[in-house]
Amino acid sequence: MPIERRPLREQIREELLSRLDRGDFAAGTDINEASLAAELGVSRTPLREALITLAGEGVLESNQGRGFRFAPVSRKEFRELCEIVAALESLALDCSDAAHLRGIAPELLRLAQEFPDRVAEQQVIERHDDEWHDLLLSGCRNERLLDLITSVKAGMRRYAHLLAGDETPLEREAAEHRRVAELLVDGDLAKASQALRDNWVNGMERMMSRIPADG
Amino acid sequence: MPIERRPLREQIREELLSRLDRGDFAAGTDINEASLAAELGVSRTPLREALITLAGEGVLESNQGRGFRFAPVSRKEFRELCEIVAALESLALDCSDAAHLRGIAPELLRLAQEFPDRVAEQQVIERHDDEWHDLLLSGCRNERLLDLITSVKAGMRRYAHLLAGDETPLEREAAEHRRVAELLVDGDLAKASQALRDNWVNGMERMMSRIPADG
DNA sequence: GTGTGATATTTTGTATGCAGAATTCATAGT
DNA sequence: ACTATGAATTCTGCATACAAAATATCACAC
Repeated sequence: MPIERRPLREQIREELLSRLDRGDFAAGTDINEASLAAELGVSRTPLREALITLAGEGVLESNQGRGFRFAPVSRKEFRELCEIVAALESLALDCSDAAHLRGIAPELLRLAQEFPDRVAEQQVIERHDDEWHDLLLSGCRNERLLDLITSVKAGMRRYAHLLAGDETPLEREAAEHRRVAELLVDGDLAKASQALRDNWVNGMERMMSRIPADG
Repeated sequence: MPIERRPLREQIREELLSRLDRGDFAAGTDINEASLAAELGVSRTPLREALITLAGEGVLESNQGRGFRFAPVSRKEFRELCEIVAALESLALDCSDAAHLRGIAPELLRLAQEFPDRVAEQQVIERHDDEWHDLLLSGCRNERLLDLITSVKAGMRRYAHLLAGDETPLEREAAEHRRVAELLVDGDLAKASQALRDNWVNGMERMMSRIPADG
């Protein structure tokens, strides 16, 4: 088996993102490079490289002389991010191979149907949701677009843990996923694309009340 | 006057991008960190930070142990980037304040009309084009989207110098800008948005022949 | 008690140092 | 001549060191 050989900065980035998913970091808090580097068991250099990458993705902010901090959350920004991802995923669907979409449509439907059945912890649900979207876009031939979507979604991870606790939205999320899948089974790409956009817009509305009001 | 105080990595990033516009770097060539740092008069640390940022924007590629290199150009990638920017700018227009758009429409028209008059060097033309698009999107209330557009366009700068030499495309570009501006003067946002998308698609087609065929 | 200014401490931003991987070059064998 | 092998070199990736900026501490005047 090929042993793992990739830059520390990437591993650090992923570790920080997964901690963000777990809600370990409060939005708006400063990062102390020395202590975080010590905690991760690495030096400040690759840590700073990871922080710079995350800042480029909008997860962090940087101020001259003041270092990095987790970007504060706001309803305005969340709305903006949802609008962007809705447009990008919709475009990705339009760029996808129609035959491939028909092929995966049943699997998408199956995944959407078993969605709310499992009473699982938050992180499992989120992973499930991500997998559904990943599979949906797996036929997109625009590689740059897929990278961009991944990057923008990283910026949304700050909002993930705010969803914890309430199950109601998930049922509607699953219903919307079913709707998209059914349209793909029918081969109606245009309507599926529209349903996907609606899914993001509705998901955004559902989240709004959970985000602290903008300052 | 406020003296300039911002991280070296940002200044380095901009310097590298402007050199890229001038065609100083051939696509696909490796970067030697030590010599480039010496040439810029900085150490490798902030240079590497800039390189990592640029890699995140798709300007550079990085391979473990092999450092950074300018990402090779390809028709496929250029098409992908144009599709993305077309969707993003179109979305930005949809997010814009209608009143503001009506306000700037005459200025956009004026700029588009004087476009091909000046027989100027390539870089002036490009700046002019960028300014037009910037003004067009100046009323967009989605700040994250504007940042994202800037970032994606940075990734397109590798293709800028390929445009040099031929003036024919510019006339058509100007005509399409006029079309967008006229539709905005009329207040027909939907059609303007569509015309903007068409502008990117057509611009893409015009560039295609100038990009080496994909390997 | 509050504000102000000098000083000490912390923390970032940048430079330098070092180990190991990748590449190059030379040499030997066929 | 061509390939293979190994030493020498170059370069990256990461760690450490240092200087300057920012922040905290404290004394003191009001």
